[in-house]
Amino acid sequence: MARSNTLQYIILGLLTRQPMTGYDIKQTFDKEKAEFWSAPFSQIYPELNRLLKEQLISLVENTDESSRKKTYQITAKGHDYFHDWLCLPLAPTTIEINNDDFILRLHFLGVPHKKELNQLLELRCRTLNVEIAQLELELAEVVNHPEQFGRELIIEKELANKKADVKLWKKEIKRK
Amino acid sequence: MARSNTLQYIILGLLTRQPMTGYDIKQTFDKEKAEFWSAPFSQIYPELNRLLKEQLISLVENTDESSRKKTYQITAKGHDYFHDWLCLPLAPTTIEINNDDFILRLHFLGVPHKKELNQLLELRCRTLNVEIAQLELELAEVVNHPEQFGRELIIEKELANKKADVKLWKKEIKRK
DNA sequence: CTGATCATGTAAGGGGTTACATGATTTT
DNA sequence: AAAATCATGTAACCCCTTACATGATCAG
Repeated sequence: MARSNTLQYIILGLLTRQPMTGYDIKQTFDKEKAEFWSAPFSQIYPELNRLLKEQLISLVENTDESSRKKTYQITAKGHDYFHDWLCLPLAPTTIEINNDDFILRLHFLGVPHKKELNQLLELRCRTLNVEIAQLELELAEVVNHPEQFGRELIIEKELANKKADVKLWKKEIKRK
Repeated sequence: MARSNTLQYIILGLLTRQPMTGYDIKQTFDKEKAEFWSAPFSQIYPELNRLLKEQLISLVENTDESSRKKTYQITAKGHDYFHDWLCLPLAPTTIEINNDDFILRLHFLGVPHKKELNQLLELRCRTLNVEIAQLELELAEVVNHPEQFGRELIIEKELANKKADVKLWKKEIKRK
């Protein structure tokens, strides 16, 4: 995964949908995990406290006084911060986007963002095509080098995956 | 990448082929990178010194006294250690192997290990089929939940990739 | 009343990244 | 002579994982 505290964006992204507790967030991770990410409590709770201090989220005043539950909601500042990050790859200067950054954003670009979604998919296709061309060259170099047979299989796998991705995203772009 | 010092295995794997310096190792990473991994000098050099202390590698006596170059070779102990790790997933108790562990081993299982290679590919196919079945279930759950549209696309991508992998590995297994 | 689940954290340690530091050798 | 490349490291920092710690609530 990318190296710039992705957890904060995931948390903010979840909180754009509804207020949640740290426990809720962890459960969402466990339920929808596998394909993307996960995080233990020991990462989630400190991150929530940090986001609170940064005023990107705030505590929901609890009607139930007795409960120790801490329900968080995203602030206006948090909304802006999240949206800026989400649409960052769509800036005119961006020429490539890696798989992790792509997947992370894809997760939050749903139906209401069809235009941005298509832009993101097109950007990803451009990156993939560059990578495919590069891998074809590497494959040509490696063929008939039996000592690099394992690497050859990996390159073939990467090629198959990236080609499948391009096909899928092109299909999705065409869909109205 | 997996969490148990993969760098050591990559270094040992490279040294099974020929003695190398830390600088050579870094160059190999940069040249053959992209598909797999990379590591900066600040990780490579300390790791080489650790492996040396563990006697998994040793310094090649340099004929050229003036050079500060340190060329390393793998020891018998290092060979055993590497081979044990390489074939670990093929132990009868193993029921699954994740993509990172798989790719890492695939890289070092070349032509001389056709039998182990096929075992590894079959193991990976079993894991992939389990994951595919799981993703089909998740996809069925998510379809018609427009608020999870991004996640639906991710699941479709994962499915396409895993299916392409199974197809590729099955083809490779059949090859004599 | 006992165990499962809810609920929130701290501490220690590993591994990876970026920046910093130094000097020799080779190429232009 | 300057620039690029060869060559080996240390230090600080961040992220992530595992283990530990605590207590409330709910179901059987």
